[in-house]
Amino acid sequence: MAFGETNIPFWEESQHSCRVCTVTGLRFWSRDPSRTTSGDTLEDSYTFIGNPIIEGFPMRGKSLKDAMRETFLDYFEQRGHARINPYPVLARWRDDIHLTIASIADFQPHVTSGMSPPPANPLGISQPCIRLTDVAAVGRSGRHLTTFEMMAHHAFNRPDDGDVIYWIDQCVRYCDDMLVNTFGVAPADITYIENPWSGGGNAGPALEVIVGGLELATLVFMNLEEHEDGDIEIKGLRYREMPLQIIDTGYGLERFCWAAAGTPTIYEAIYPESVEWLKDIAGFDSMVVGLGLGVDTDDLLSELSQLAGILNIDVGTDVDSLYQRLVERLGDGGVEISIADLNRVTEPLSSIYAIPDHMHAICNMLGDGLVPSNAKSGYLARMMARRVCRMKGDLGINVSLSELGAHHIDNHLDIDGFVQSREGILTILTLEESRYHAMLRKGESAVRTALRELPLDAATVPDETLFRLAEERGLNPDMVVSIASGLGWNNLSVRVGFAADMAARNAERTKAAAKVQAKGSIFASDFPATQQDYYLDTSQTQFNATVIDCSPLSKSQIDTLNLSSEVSITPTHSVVLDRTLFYPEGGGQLGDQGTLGSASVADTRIENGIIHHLINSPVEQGEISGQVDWERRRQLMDHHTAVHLVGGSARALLGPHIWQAGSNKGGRYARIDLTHYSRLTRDDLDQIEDHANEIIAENPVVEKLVLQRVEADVQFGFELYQGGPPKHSEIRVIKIGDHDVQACGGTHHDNAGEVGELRIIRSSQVQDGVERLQIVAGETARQHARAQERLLHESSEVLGVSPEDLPSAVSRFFEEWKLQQKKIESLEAEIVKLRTSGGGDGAVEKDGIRYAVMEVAGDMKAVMTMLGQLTRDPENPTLAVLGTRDGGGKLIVASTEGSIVADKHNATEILAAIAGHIDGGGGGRPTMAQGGGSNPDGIPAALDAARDLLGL
RNA sequence: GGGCGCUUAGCUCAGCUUGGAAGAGCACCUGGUUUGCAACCAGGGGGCCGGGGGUUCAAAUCCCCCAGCGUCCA
Repeated sequence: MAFGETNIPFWEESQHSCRVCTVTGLRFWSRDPSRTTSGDTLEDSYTFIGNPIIEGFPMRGKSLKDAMRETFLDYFEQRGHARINPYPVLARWRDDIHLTIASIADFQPHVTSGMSPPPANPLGISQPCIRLTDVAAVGRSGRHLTTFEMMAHHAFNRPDDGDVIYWIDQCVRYCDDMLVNTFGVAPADITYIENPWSGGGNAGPALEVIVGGLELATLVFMNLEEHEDGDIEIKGLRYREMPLQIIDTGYGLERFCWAAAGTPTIYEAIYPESVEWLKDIAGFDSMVVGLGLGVDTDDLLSELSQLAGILNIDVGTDVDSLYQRLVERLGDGGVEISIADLNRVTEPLSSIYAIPDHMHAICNMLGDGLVPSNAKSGYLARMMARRVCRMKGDLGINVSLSELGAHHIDNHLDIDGFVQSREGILTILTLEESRYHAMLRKGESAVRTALRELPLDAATVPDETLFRLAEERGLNPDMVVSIASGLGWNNLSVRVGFAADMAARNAERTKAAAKVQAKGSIFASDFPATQQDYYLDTSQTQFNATVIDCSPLSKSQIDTLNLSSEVSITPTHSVVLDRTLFYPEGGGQLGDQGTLGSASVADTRIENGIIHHLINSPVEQGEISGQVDWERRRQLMDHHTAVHLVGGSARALLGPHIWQAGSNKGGRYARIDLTHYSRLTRDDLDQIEDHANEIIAENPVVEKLVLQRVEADVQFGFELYQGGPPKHSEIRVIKIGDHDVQACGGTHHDNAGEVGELRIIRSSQVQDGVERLQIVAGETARQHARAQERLLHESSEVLGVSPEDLPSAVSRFFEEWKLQQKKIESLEAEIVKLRTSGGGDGAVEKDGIRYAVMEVAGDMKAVMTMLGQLTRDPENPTLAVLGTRDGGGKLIVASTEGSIVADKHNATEILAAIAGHIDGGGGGRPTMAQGGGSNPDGIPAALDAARDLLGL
């Protein structure tokens, strides 16, 4: 049997026979003997439009989804599958993807790798997923969505241990039975296509379940892993059987809904209220009537959606030729329409369909506590919000993004299931819309600048200009043309095929940038993992241990270590012990310092469970005693516990979208980066600080729990992973009363009160949507206060005022200083006037030209002012040669532009001839040259040389 | 994670290609002319040209590093 074939008893029992699709060449199983195609080809159009193939679901929209989901989960619950609550759409537990793209993603990588057990086995779930890969097709194809729920039943088998829940045969029986007996699908309408799956290092046989031309589900039997010695080859890679064999199914909830509703598109089945509302406020129906098409709109739409499969619009698709084909096919179906008219119907319609889908994605992301940003996952939400803003602009509808959000939440979501509030989501949407308008405003001036050279009657914009505007400013070509027409370029249009070229250009760039370099290990050692005694009692500082290894550090290792500025001695050796009390850098907490035998420990690091003590002199093998610098450790613990307190306080006061985006705890200060949608004021910081200090005063116990991952997830949820995705099956949880709980490997006090006091000393924005707070706690808080007082004291002493009067005194002095600067400048200008007006000491009149050769006291600015006075008056043609001893000596030669002097003398030549006297050079234009040197005392000689040259 | 661009007056932005006197519009102040919806005329104040290094006689301008902002792609 070839890989990917599924020869199971069920096929024969249920009268399925295997054939090969005449279009795709794939093997498929069907009960219908007359079937020649697999059902999922360009020749198979949808059979359920207006003719539902799933029975018993007369409702639409959210209640349809709720009923469909419940039916599915109930079916599997009754067959021994535990019902699991859905995970967030933001994959916080993973660092390889931002969004949850499939139900199996909930269990990757910890369960699928075998590290952790699944939360239940077998299990059923309906997981909201977001995939942005086909975002361009949403609204156009009639079936694409960015946001969908993947209903699934999963089973995790360990055949080697005799632990098998079920495999291919039983899986297909469940699927078939449910479709036929629960959803009422006609048995002959179902086909199962064999299409093996591989990706992400795993592979296995798979069946696509097609009903009525629609792929309703995929059943994947993941039993292979990539391995160089594997005996199965798929797409050039070798695989072998793996100990964990996984039933990975995916049933498209929305597709079930569509098949049950039989509406022209999937959007009308799941978002009918939104589609109707948007059509209404956009005046869609009257617009279509106004076109006078002579065809019934519903006929057109239903015909369109059945053909929409050929509208597989991807980035860079040649849309024009697609439309040509579509119009031909519509003609075959008896609907005559021109391409232009078809466009005028489908363009607004695709926006009306896409908006509710996009809002669903946005509300789900924001609901999970995401803050939009210009980078990472926050950007995904921003991009979606901008697409909606653009589409609603194109539709010309007069509702805000926040109103769209409110409508969507009220019609399509259970807001109680989210961490973020309805109000919070709407606030963020309002902010995002204003940012979108800011981008457009900036875009307008960008377009004006970019097109400045282009004649107003030009017909096309140069490709390069369009590329740049799209990549740098986010203005797609259509937007550029529309902005330009508002600025006076009325004949512009986008060249045919430009979109495809832009996509190709992007693909090329992505490909070119694809080379990734894995972060290699620094120590690359192979010792047993070090016993981490610092967790047992965080106040212990003295211990004995056995030296396992002491190796010198190479220069490249030290460079790669990227030592903190708090490391004051340069390490020369790395020591590995069997056990240690030294905490290695991790979770943002810097490594411990102290002594090992006679050597000083500069820093402590961990790699693959092996702790490396970086010391400044070699130590002998054998027994050794270690001493952790307690002052520093205590300070690190003050800071670390304080960071948790501040994070918890910020979340309590500002909302659930506050998420730790990074943190750092050193001996001098600590900092925490928090996601938030606007800047924090000093008032916000004071409130957070007060809140945190109140917790310290209450002195709750800091619990340190070690839990199995599944247990921790259930007990505390995903807020645990503030510090990043967990790497182990056992999780250390730090819980400060009811105030804050998170997975953390750092050292903490046993009671919050031991922190003493904390202060938030400043905040700064490190990225859009991310605010960094600097914190001092315990001893550093006291030191900070003392340092502040000293600054105030010293400053006020200089001015001879009391610290209370410092602000007013400083501003008074500053104002006076500025006034005096002005006065000096104007007096200097006055001097210049006096020296130049009457001919001055250096001015000579000759042949109708005034020659002013003189040394000037003052800086460049004063000299320039003087120069202006001398040469700017066309009535008084002047050649000025000015020198100053300022800054190593400067010389300027200039003549009155447009006068006889300019014809007679070349400033550059004069300058070049005299600059040698100050050991310098220079240059400029024929009417204005300047230079400098390193011999200020040569100025008089240089000026004399100029007089000689000019014959004065 | 990667690419590209941007950072100049209170605001919106030119200037950078090719180094050589810091600019415009709006806002602000003074005077005049006016008092009808973005009034007009004349004059004026206001700049660490994001930060740090380098090249150069000379850097807003060229090179390197950092930060922030923006945008696109994963």
